Amino acid sequence: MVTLRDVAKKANVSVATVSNVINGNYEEVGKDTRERVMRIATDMKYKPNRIAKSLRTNNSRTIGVIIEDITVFNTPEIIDGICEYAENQGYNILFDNLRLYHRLGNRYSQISECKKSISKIIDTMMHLESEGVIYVGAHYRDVTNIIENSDRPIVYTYCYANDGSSHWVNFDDEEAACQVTEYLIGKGHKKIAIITGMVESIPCQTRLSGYQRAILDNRLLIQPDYVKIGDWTYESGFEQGKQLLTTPNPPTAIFAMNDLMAGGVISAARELGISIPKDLSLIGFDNRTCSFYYTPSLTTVDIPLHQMGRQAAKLLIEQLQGKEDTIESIRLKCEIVERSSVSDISAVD
Amino acid sequence: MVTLRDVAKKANVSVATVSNVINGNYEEVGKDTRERVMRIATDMKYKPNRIAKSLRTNNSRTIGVIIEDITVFNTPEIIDGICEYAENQGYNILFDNLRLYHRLGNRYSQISECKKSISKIIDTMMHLESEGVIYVGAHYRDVTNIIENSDRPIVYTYCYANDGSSHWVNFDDEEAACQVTEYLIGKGHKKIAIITGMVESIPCQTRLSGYQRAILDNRLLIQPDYVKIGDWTYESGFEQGKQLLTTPNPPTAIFAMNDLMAGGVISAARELGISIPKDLSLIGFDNRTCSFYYTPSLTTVDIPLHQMGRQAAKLLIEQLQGKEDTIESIRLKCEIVERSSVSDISAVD
DNA sequence: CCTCATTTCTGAAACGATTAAGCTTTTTAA
DNA sequence: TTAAAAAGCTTAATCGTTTCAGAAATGAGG
Repeated sequence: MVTLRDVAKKANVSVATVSNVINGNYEEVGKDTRERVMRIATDMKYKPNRIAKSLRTNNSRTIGVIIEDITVFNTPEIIDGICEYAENQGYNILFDNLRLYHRLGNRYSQISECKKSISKIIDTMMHLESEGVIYVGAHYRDVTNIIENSDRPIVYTYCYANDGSSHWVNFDDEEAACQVTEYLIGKGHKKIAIITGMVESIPCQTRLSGYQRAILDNRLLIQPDYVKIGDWTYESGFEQGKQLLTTPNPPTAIFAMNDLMAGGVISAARELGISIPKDLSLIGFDNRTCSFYYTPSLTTVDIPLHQMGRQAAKLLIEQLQGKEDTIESIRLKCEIVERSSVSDISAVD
Repeated sequence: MVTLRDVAKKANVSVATVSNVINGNYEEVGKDTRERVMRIATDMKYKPNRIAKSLRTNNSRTIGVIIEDITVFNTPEIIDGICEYAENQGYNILFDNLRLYHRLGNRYSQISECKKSISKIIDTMMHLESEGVIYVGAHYRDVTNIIENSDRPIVYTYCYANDGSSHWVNFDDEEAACQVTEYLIGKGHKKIAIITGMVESIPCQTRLSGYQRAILDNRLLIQPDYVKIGDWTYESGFEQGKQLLTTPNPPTAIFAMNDLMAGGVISAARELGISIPKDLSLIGFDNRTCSFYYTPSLTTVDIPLHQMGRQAAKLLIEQLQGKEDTIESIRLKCEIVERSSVSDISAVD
């Protein structure tokens, strides 16, 4: 490994001069020496030692990214966004996958069970070279107190923390659900059912209130029979879908709170000989890859995952660079992606 | 930030002693001092500065992980495997996502186009703290010469490099395709068609030869009409599936080289009123999440992604630790996951 | 009481960079 | 002509560790 000293010796100057040349402090060194040193440095294939540099300058240009579980379908896109922004800003990424699902045997709600080990991991990461940390949740939840007394900035995404000092970036669940419902209303639907996720989860609650807001805003009635409790699984979508479609007064549209459950609804409808979108309109949530390949192709809600990652990285890096006067936290808009599972019945009506 | 010096001062000993205590060089320091120093260190919440340590010892316990594209469906599982092993061994992960698909606008075959920028990224990563690098491909391809003259070990996975010195870990395509075909033969099928990916791709070629090997080994005939050229997409699966199923002598089983194309076949069959698995057996490849939710649930081939990641990390770390006498490269076995898209027709026959 | 080993601890030199302060030399301005 | 300013370069301290050589203290054996 060739060091500054090696270059200095060959160029017959001091290390300081070489350092100045390498770092572009041109005003400090004459044109001819500068060029000569530069040439010698490239000839010798000199590469600065980041570790030494970090030690001296006390900034590593590295951020930590802590992922609750990378195998959860929405995380890769978020990471992609983080990477893009970080790379553009010249930051490196120190990575840690908590593997929460594995650790907890899929009982994800019991996150507190492994809080200690998570705390340790995060502690380690903080005392590595990370100047700050982005915490990427696997589900939209409150993770307050997961990370204890950190001295470096943390930005949360796909989750949030109520510790007063941390920033987060998320998507607007409530608004999205409202939009979906209004979209269906705009297509002439009045009998709109919803299949929820597990009721104790935050996205379930906020999406439900978005749905209700849209119904009320449009002077329609909230029918309790049209609110079915699912648990995010395909099976529950199938089950609840079947129930909805076999009542005396079935809905003309169903909003499933995720694509998996919407898939279940499609199966249920197929079994009952109900055609989508002719007899039933259906909207999902998540815009999972597979939803495109459903028959019919599913109209669904796209979560701006890439943007969330970008914004999280932006928030963190701006904090690191002392541009503290930026927005505290961000809630991004989702978008409805129109495919073939919804029909307009307003003309018929 | 509390340093060794701070602890030393408070404990009235030298930095060297504190260092020895912290690192467990107990034979060098008496029991009482050791305990006293330890107590003071924990009281002061001393945490060793990894950067300084790395600079001094010239080993960072960090490996680089370079991902061609993290949004490609199979990469997260691989990364998960890498993380698991690396964490167990106390290694940290420096992460870089090349974002190949974005950079190349999905013309993935033209990887050479951005070879220079990739080379630069990898160069940077090498000169960061990474002791070695794992390169995770997005597709199983030859990536020889993507990384030029690296002085540190590289392990490739989900791709390979013919540079003579590098190791790789992959899955056994040929064997898997042979297994699938023999599985179908075992279920009494004699008319087995195959829908390929793009013919120029390596996995396509190896899977095809596995298919042919199985056919010949079982003294069946290779029917050229039963080999249909697809391009990995759902649409091509639909197209080629339809062609196969509308010939005068249609196959009783189809092996689609990925789950996406198998999805297309399902749609084609549904459109033609052909029931799967009653009239047609179908096997896919990849075991993508969505394949579980197809109707019928798809029998497919599971690639040991997690294991690939683990093994890649193992290979690299053992290399770093000088256990050079291990196996050079690894080819892991895939496994057929049986679901509901294949029926046994041997009794009927 | 002296010598020699052993145990326990310290001093100081690295690791490879940055950077403030200082020293020459040249240029500028009065 | 000369003092001041500017340009160009070097010296040396520093970041927080590790580690080797050696010092000091203790103990054992004669």
